[in-house]
Amino acid sequence: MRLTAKGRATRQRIIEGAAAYLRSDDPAGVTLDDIRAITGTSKGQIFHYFPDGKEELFLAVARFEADRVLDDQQPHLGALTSWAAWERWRDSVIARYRAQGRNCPLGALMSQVGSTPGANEVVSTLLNRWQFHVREGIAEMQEAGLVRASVDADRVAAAFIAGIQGGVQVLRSTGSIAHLEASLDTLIDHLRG
Amino acid sequence: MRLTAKGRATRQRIIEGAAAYLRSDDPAGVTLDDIRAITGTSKGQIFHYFPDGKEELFLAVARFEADRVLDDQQPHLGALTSWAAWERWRDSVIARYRAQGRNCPLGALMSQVGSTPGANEVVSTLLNRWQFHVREGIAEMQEAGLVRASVDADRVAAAFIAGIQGGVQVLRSTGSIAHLEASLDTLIDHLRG
DNA sequence: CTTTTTCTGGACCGGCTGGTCCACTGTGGT
DNA sequence: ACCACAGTGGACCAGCCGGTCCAGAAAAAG
Repeated sequence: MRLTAKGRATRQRIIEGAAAYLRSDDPAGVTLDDIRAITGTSKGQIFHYFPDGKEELFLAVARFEADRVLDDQQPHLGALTSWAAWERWRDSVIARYRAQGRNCPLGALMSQVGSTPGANEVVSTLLNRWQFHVREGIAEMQEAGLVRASVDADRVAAAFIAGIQGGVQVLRSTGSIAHLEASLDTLIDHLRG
Repeated sequence: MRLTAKGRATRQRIIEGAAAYLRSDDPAGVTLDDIRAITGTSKGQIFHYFPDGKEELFLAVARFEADRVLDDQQPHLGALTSWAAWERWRDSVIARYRAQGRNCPLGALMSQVGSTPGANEVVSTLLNRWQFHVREGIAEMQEAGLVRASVDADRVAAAFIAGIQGGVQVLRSTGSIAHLEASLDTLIDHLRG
């Protein structure tokens, strides 16, 4: 599919409009017609830019949102080289999800598109990159002698990822951010030894 | 609504049949007609026993499954009074979710019924009871002098809940149970100090 | 045995939603 | 000027799915 500048702009408008919609409103039943209305486009355009329809569009939105998740944690996530940096990262994660509240765009997408290979791939990629940064941070702290060498960096990084995911899920269900905080704080405590 | 013995049996058959279906098959798009077919009932019966339709039925199934989640961890979860007991509990959780694999009945229900008050209440109740047992376990370990008193039992219990939830979610997305294991092991390590 | 209530089966409906189709318009290249 | 193709709009369709309704069987009540 060849795209002109105008075409690329429209395609992007659809993705970002859909993402904005998911971030603001109840995402339980997102329909193509909702997105069409919000982005000021037509059915023809949606299927022109996303020939495979709903799934292709939603996966594009999911990838867009997945990038945002990591971007929102930068520059902290990329430089976990001191306890202060870890605290700043912690705060940025809490702040991000507190602002997001109960609406989780990625979660909404995933429950819509189900567990297709494409969806799993988006989530896996995000979690892998996320965990990679945390693991790097732990390893650097160990090299600097700030974290004991007996800590299994990969395992604890996995625990961070799981704790964050679970904390966000609890936030979505109960509206309380306490679990996310507890998870991050406990694991950082664990690193401090 | 008055129920005879036969009626109660049918109602239960619907709930348990639906639960079994969610446990085995891809639960992305569960429809009332699926449940009707599997349980060998008719539309009339479903709406007879669950007048509010889909949501009422699905919440009943969710409550049923939520009870199972805790039951499957007993008797270990109720008596976390030694390190051996904690390990047994850990193993039972891992075993349960390894057996369950990618199909998470409760998760499927929740993504179907959305974030209605009823659904949130079911999840909140489950998580609260779960966390209560873990907190009690930590407190007992502290009283026995096996865990240092400086540990905030409630906070670490919350971290356990978040870690488990996140681990299960990663399992659903990637099929790997590593995150669940990492989370439990890291937090138990943390308790060991 | 009659009456009343519960239980069961399934035909039917209305609306929603993803997806198709086609006509029309813009636009860039030659 | 022309042409080919990208972009746009929206009417239309088919299937699905939650939900309604009613008629008849079974069983409790009297």
